[in-house]
Amino acid sequence: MSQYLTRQRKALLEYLHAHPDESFSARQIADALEAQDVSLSAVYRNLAALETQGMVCRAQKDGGHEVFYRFTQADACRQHLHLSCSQCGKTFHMDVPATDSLVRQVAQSADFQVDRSNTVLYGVCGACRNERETTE
Amino acid sequence: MSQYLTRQRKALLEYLHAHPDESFSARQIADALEAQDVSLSAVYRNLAALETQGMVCRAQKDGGHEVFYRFTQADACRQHLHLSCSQCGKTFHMDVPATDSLVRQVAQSADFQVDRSNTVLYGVCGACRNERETTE
DNA sequence: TTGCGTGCAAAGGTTTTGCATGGCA
DNA sequence: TGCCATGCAAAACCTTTGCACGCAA
Repeated sequence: MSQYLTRQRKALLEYLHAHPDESFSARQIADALEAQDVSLSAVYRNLAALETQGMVCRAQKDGGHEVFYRFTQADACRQHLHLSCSQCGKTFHMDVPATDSLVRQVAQSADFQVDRSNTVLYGVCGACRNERETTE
Repeated sequence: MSQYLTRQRKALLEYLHAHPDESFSARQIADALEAQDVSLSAVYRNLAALETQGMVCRAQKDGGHEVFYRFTQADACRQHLHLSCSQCGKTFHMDVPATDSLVRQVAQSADFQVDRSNTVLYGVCGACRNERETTE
């Protein structure tokens, strides 16, 4: 799979590389790539291929029904957990030692083996929290 | 809101109470309640109302695009994290002390405030893990 | 009786798919 | 040149909504 590097696939990959910490819906990506004439179908098909290869993750944002895609470096992302800020929408990587310790802790206290690559912790990041505190 | 206890709402609530650890799509619930003549619209509308009241949570399963609903006791679920087994589909409640300690740990190591009621850890539960080990 | 909740069908969105065409290697 | 990937449009889904009717209180 994914044998040809087409103009569209290249554009998509470049876009994802340029926004490594954000999540996008397929439509958002297609809109962003409109100037480069990438069809919505192509976006969907390429995202599906990239997902199979482990280069993008899917997740659903807070309340909505839409699916969001997020770029991940295939190997790196298998090792640590992701933290998604529901305020600014950015995704952060929890460092590996902290992830390890957390996974171990859950295994011990709840007899549950966490799948790092599939789990996203939702909440508020430090920056947004500070901002909120100064505003209020 | 939710002033009348209609036949349909009652059937839905009974169904959810009977399956407290599982997640269902709206269609699955509607199918299960077909014998009691509950329309899909009614299921959606009641689930939406229950979600507002904090009695059900939405979440997306592993790879899919469909939204799943899970029954939660309003108050209890605000305090602890949920663990969803991707093998058997059941949802478990992490006990409050363990949840507290985990949330504190993430706050310290990653400067990130986890929203307990919105976060679901995916992985494999103890029972499924044992089963898998004996089979292999 | 009042007005909320329901059923039905239509509308609105997102995602998938078929088929002919175009483009990468 | 082969064959994969694309575009377009249609189809398939899931979810929401409008409207008239029915039912709980």
